[in-house]
Amino acid sequence: MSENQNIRVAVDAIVFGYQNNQLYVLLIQQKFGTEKSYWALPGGLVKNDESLQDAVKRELKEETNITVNYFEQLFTFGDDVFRDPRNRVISVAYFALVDAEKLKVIADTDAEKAQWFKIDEIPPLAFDHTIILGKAIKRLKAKLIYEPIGFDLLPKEFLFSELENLYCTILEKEIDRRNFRKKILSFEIIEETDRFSPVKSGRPAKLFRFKKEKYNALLEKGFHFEIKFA
Amino acid sequence: MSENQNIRVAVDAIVFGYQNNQLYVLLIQQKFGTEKSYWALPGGLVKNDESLQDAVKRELKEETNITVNYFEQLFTFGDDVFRDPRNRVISVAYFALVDAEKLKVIADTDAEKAQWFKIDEIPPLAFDHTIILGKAIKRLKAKLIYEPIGFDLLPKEFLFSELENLYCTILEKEIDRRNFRKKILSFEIIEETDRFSPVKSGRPAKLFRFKKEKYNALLEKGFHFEIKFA
DNA sequence: TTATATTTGTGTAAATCATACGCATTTAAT
DNA sequence: ATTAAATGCGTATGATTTACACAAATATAA
Repeated sequence: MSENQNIRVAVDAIVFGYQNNQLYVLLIQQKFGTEKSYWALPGGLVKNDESLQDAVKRELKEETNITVNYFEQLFTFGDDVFRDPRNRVISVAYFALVDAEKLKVIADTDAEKAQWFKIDEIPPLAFDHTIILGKAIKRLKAKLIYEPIGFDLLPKEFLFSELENLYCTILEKEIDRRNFRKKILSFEIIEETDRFSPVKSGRPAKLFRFKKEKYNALLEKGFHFEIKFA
Repeated sequence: MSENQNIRVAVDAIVFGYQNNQLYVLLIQQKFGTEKSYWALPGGLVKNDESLQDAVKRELKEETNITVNYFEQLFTFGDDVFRDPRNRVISVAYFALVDAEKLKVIADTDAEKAQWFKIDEIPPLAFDHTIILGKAIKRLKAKLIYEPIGFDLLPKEFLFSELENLYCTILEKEIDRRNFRKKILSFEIIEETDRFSPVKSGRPAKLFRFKKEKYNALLEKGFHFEIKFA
């Protein structure tokens, strides 16, 4: 009985990027099978001797040539027995973040195969990938308020206004700029650099850097990151 | 290449129960294989035409004859390729809660096969089940403070002191009884019944009931349950 | 070179929420 | 009747969050 189990194990990645007040998701064009011509999340079958994590990283490398800043397991989709019309396939979905740097690379070099899509311009997706993406967006929104993952979507050095806009954009909320800055600074997990950003107009802004070490140290002591909104 | 994937898919359940200021976990005795004589989480291989959820429910039914109050996917364990020494097996773990009612049933009827263990008296477990259990406990603690899942560990009608002790016990923290009561009541998601509990000594206490409907309605409006501690 | 537009950077008062803490009430047991 | 044990309620203090306005630094246009 256990010998004739016939279920495939796949991994899929939901990779978010952020640039110019826009959230993006990385998709690939399906090449074969019944879902051809649909766009899909990058992913594929796990190899026998490969960890789940390695599988996602490999697929991302193969299909999109990208490495990510942040990475965690999202959910395993396997309740719909026919989610893949060919075979029973369960998929372990991973949630990942990259910064704008990597966002450009793909768009320029490999546009046929992999492409970034604005989050509000997602085409119909293969399989149950629209549901998976929905769950990932929910996770992103939730996580943004209780873990400092926003920094993984930004360049190493960023403006306060960029951080602020990231929160506004992704959470679709208004923030009081002054209270936001005060709150973030109170955590003491970002530091000023001595550099300024090239701006189009207005007063030049300081560049900041996320102090990951400091954050990890605080975590040990029971620190809890949280951004609340009105 | 995809045709020779040889990975089994299993589900495991971490079922928590609570009684007399004690958190319990449901374990079964391994009967076969290399891990015989170890206790293990209830679970087993998924059938080809069965959803993951149905698989856990079936295994729970078969192995422990229990139905749960609360149920959610916890995590999928598949990074250790040799977590099961026999074959490559990935396991989708589910987190579940039952009330004291069900806790008694098993203990009385089927003690050889399935048994409740106090959380601080867990024997060595088969496979990587100690790790899985650890993750489940972490989830339980986290979830208790931002979702009203404590009620799923209590009888339908419960005393305030029981709720309070549940929080103290599981989170291993002191709570100010008066502030706790005030906070919970302010949510307006529990209601007094007209019944009192049989107590050993002291002033008789009102029985309360969790208003799940009300809670769901509030959720829609953006309500956020949260219990903070000093 | 002056005025204007644009964006950054800061401070304070009011309101809300969390915390700390004490005492009266109701029962059972002596 | 007194004591022990547990429930049920209220208030003052401190901490946090919210709301809100104006000065500073630059680029551009007049």
